[in-house]
Amino acid sequence: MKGIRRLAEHLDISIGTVSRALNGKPDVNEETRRRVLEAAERLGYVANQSGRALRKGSTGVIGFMMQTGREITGQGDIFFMSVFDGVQTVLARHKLDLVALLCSSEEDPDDYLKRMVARGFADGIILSATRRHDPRLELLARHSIPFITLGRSLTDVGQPWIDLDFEGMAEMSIERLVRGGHTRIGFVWPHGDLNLGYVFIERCRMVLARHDLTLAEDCIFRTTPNEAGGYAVARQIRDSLEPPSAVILVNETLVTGLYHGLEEVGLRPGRDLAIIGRQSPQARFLSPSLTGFELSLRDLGIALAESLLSTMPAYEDLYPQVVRRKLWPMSLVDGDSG
Amino acid sequence: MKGIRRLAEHLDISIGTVSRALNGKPDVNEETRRRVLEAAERLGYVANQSGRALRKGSTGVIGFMMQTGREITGQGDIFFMSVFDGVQTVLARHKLDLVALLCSSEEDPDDYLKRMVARGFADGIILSATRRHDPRLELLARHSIPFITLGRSLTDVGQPWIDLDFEGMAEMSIERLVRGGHTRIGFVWPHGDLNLGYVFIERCRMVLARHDLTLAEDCIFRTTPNEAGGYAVARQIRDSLEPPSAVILVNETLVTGLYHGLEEVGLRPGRDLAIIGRQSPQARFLSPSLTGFELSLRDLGIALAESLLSTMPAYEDLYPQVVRRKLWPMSLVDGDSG
DNA sequence: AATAGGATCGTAAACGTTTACGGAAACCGG
DNA sequence: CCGGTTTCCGTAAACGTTTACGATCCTATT
Repeated sequence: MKGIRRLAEHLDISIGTVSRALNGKPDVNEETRRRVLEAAERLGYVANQSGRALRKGSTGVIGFMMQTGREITGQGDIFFMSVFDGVQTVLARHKLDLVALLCSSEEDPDDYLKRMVARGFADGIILSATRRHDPRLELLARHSIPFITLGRSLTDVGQPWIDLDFEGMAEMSIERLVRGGHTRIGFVWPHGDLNLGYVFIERCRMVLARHDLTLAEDCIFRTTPNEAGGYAVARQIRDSLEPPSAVILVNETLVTGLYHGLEEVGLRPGRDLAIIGRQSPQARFLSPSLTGFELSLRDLGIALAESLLSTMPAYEDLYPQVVRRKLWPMSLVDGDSG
Repeated sequence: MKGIRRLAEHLDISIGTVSRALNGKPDVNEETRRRVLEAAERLGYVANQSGRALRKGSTGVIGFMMQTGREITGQGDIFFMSVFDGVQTVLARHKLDLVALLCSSEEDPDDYLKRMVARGFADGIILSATRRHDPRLELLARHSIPFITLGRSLTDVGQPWIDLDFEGMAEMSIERLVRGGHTRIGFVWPHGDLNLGYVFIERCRMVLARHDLTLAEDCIFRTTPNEAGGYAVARQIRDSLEPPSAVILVNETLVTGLYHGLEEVGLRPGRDLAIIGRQSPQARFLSPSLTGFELSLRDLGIALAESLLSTMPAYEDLYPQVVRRKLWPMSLVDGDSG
């Protein structure tokens, strides 16, 4: 005898009552509920996931889909770890668990998600690394699975999203650089089809136009969003016929590589090349110190979770006032690099 | 009508046959199997996770337990991402999926795992961040759930493990430093109860003793395993009455902070203080270049997965020759820091 | 032609839980 | 003392699979 039956037998109570007691249903005597809870605790009983999910149609888990191998996302462990922590503080209030759905770099993300959805793995899903056109959104909408994206996409199915305020970043960076006398500004754009690159560069073009400046095509440096990619950019800048006097990094992962590369080619950040990027635990210890945008990852996680819950029928009344779509603010921290 | 019933109805075949066809069972005509497979593909049918798990008693997922919030694990950046990728290449061969079981920093890891186990979430589990005494191992053994640990523990229930060769690291580092004339060597030991710190320091003591040296207590710098922790160590060293002439970092996450801190207090790595640490994508771009140990994280992941599968009844015959316990080799890459 | 045996498929039970439904007891006001 | 309400609990069906078992048909052998 296993599971709830064992518990029921042990208490000499029907399994129905045990289940009701554990799930906080009203139709049960407070005394027996106490007994059940106590016995469950003592015997270490936890309802079997599969049985419960099969019957209820919900699993009690929220999935955070991410791709392993960072060439793609441009984010490392720490980024997600901090976001996770925020998400979990919210989910814990509702006895929901967060698991990371790990899509191998060898598998197509769309196929992967399709499989997870069909399996009925999670009640709600958080998508990261949204691409410019992202079929995953349509898939989830078709199956009417509650989800939120960390990042925008041209594919819009009315889902909530939270995205870093790249527009604001573009505005502030360029205004600052133009004020500083820069007229030829470079941009580091990660390889791949992530939407954030487009959003960022588009707004940059707008802001430059306001100052009668244009964005030179050969000042757009496409590279892999990691240290090696930043390193490569330094070479590209050196070899450039008309090198930019400033460069903006939309990613946070490649600044250390860029610094090192620049040192090798004899360019000093802040003196020979202005740099504006994103703050991160690693960037804190660069020298010269980085001028870059910072944000609270943990709060971002909290907002993600609350927004997701507000779209789930079972919780939506608990989070009525939540803004469903939000540009997450970043603040510029002055440094010596630009 | 949903799920397998819909598929069966659509094909005018019983659900039993459909299931057998999909699962590769022998008792099915090749022609009908082809039809079933084709229809399943076309309709996008994937067996429901809960139903299948409930019946089979196995879920087809492997869980990688990790704690969110990096203060604890001391791994940064892409450590886990890379390991995951290796694990997945092996699991994919057996149609197993990898998910990360994310234990919030606010929850006790033992309780968390207990919950996941009772729920029957995963067929096999990979534990990371093993503590010196780790009740999780006993828990999994008690429930006879196949698992492997990334890291050792004094708690030994006969499970397989793979751990970085910290003994080798201790041997090589210290021999090298002693040969270089260092007699007062410092160690950075991350806070917490992770076993690796003990293993490392123990072996260090042994090696030093061979050279008639001792490890001074005030040369053990305990700190948080992140950039800020490394930064703090620099101050500690400066304020030390008898500062070490060399320092070894068992973690990879704090070297950038240490470098920066040293610069601020006017100590140059390699000249004023020898440093031996661990290589990482960030460390690649330090200056002076880091002398440190590197390893293949992806291969480590592959080994983890194979070793885990070798302990799972359903797969053990496929991986008969796998070594169940292994010290993962690291190789020393010369740099200018020590 | 009868029978054995293999190939193929349908039927139904089982996995562990939740929950709609109904029944028994207790209680209450008249 | 009785009808009606409330409180509490047991029964059984349902969720979507997998699989043991048995039924049917066909082939081959005697």
